[in-house]
Amino acid sequence: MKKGEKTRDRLLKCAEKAFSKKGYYETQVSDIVKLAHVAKGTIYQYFKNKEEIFSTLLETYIHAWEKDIAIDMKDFVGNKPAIDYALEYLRHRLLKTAAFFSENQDRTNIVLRVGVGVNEEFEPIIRKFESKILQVVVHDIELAQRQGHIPRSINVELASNAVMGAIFRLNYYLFVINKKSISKMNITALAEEGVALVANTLRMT
Amino acid sequence: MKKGEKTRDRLLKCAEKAFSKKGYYETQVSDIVKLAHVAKGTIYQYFKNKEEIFSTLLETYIHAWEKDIAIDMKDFVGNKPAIDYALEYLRHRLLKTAAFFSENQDRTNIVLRVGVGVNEEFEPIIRKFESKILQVVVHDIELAQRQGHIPRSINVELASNAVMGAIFRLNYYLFVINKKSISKMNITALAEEGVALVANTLRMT
Amino acid sequence: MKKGEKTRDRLLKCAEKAFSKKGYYETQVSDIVKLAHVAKGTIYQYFKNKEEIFSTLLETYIHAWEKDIAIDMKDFVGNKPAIDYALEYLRHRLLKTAAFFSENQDRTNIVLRVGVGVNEEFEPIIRKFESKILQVVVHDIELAQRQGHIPRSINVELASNAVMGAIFRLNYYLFVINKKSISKMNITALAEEGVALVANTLRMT
Amino acid sequence: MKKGEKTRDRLLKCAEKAFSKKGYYETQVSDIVKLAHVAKGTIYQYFKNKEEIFSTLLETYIHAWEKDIAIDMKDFVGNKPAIDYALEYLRHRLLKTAAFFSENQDRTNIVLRVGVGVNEEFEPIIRKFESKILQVVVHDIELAQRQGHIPRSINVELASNAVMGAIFRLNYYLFVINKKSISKMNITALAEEGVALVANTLRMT
DNA sequence: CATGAATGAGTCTTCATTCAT
DNA sequence: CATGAATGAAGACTCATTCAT
Repeated sequence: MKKGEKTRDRLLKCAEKAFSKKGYYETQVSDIVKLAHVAKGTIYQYFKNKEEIFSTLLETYIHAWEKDIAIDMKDFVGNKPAIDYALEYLRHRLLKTAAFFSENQDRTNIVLRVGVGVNEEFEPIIRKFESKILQVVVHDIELAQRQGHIPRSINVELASNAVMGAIFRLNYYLFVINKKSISKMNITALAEEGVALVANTLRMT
Repeated sequence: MKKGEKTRDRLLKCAEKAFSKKGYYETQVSDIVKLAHVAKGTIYQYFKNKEEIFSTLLETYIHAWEKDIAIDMKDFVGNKPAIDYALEYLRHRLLKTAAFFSENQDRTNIVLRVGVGVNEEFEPIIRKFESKILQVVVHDIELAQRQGHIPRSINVELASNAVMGAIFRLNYYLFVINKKSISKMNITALAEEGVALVANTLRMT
Repeated sequence: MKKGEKTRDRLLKCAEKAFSKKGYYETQVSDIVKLAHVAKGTIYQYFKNKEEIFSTLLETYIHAWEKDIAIDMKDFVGNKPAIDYALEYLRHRLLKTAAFFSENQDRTNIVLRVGVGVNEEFEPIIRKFESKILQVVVHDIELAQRQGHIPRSINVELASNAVMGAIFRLNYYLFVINKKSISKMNITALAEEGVALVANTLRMT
Repeated sequence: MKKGEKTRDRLLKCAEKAFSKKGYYETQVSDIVKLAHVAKGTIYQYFKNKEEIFSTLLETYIHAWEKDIAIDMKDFVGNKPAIDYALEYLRHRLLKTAAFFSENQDRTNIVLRVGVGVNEEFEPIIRKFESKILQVVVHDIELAQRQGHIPRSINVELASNAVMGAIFRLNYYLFVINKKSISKMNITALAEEGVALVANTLRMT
């Protein structure tokens, strides 16, 4: 890793910390450079402006989340009954999402809180994040409906939003409001509770 | 209504519009006064500073919501089976909340979006709003548990957050993202769908 | 005394208090009207603007001082030796000046402190006050020189300024810095000390 | 001297000029930066705010004056009669003070005029300056009393204030009101007159 | 005469960004 | 690559003054 790349990385880490603590608007570029122990000018060697620092973070998060929750089909082969696969599928998604949000509190705070209140200039990217997540939920629900695990009577549009809202709020509540760091085991237990709630909501059978 | 009071009201109306459109930080005091057709100084006759304008709005919202969703017990007497009351109770809450959020798009946007991203100085009041809502949900779930309509096995802490997240997201999706104004009839229908989802989530019987 | 005149007087009294406490620039017109329990607009019925309130006060002070220190020749007839008259003359001036400054602390503070730091717009009137006082001192010294009580070798220009500086500082020290209110008897004693100091300075014989 | 330091110095010089001309309150930050040919923001790199610019100046003045009037004992050895030393001592103080005030008219104006009329926020520092000067005078008088050059009957508290008032007023009169710049020789002559006046006042023998 | 709501020019201060070193 | 002094547009807020009631 070259020196420049290291500096850029440190700047992003510090920006994450700063944005998480004070939000986008109340974070000053000087806060970030102070945390990173570099001079004011340096940050502009790596980012066009403050906005780009923030959107770079958001992009990073999308990619990280996508990678984290991706389904590796190898994990789902065998001869269990289909409903079990559907549930495990859901379990996998929620567990990975919980892991994602519990892993880095600052990131969670930015995604679930700071990002929400930011103005239109970030809309596209925020919206992109949201709609990616929503797509995953919609896709999963429709798949389960085709396989008969979720009744056709469920309104996908509303249900997917409800599920997404529930998941986000749960993660936000657990990892931002209750700042207690939660052990890995507990996360599994919590995710299981989440699975139950979502399964209820969608009347999975 | 005195002249001064009228001006103050107009300023709050215009502040609502402005904050909704551009968020707290990107809204300038001059945007508000321009909308209200008053001079810069006028706004400072009624509010100490920009912050107070915003928090006044938030306070107003809390009161309005509390008033709107309050249960009038007269509406719930009769000799229907108990579960029907529990469901009607829930229906009432969701309908009123949906009405609240559909009634005023700017207000909804501020509560569900702008308010979330604002820095710590507003934390107390935002948190107050959130916890009021959460309390109502928790209270309702516990009541239903005591009456046997919701299984004791439901974890109230998690379930209440899940329900709240689902409700907020649904309202946000319907009334802010999909800006279509929705007829009163439709709101009733939508609320009914919401009732079904929440009832599922909580395994109401 | 008509109602209007009473209001005007009250405004001046309150302005005096306010200017004394916070100086000219940091006193706001609203401070004065609040003290006087009248509405903002009322003060502009009596004074063109803030500046005029202040200069009105200063003018009042000049007149009051002039009246107070005036020599009534009747008090100085008799057949004492000439030097005694010269000293009594001086004593009279200092006593009256001390009485003037001790009588009203706010006024003293304005004359000796607030007025000094005020910008050019008040220069003329401040200068007028100073030069009136200086003239009196110069006049008295020259008179005493002609009568042989003060040596011709004393440089009037310098000596008069020195005496005026000494007197002002003494009064400022006694009545503004040491805010103890001083009894009438003590004022006489203090004035006597002042007389001695000034007599020394001017080598009166 | 680094670039930054040079800028800071230039800003202080220009602030001195501006404050002297228009007083503290009527001087705008923009006046200072215009004089210094820097942008608005630059001044805030060196000073927290307008107030700090002014108090920095005052602090500077105290130090400069202290340094200037300090007695170097080497200058006072020899076998002259004691009274001569006492007088030379006094002469030294007055000469240095006169030199201090004549050296820089803006500074003099700020100390003797602008500073006096400024509000409480500067009180401590103004008072500090005054009391330092007063202490020197008191100290010198008491020393001379112990050595028998000034009668014990002189009231030190009053006399020191009188002397200080006289000295300040003389300097103010000579260097601020009479703006004529005065040659070095003349300053010595003037100081000599001041010495005589003060010696009279204190009845030095 | 008295009121107090409204005015808006004027000031301080902030902060993202640039650029010469 | 790194620095940090300099920039200046922009924004919040103040306050003397006016004027319709």
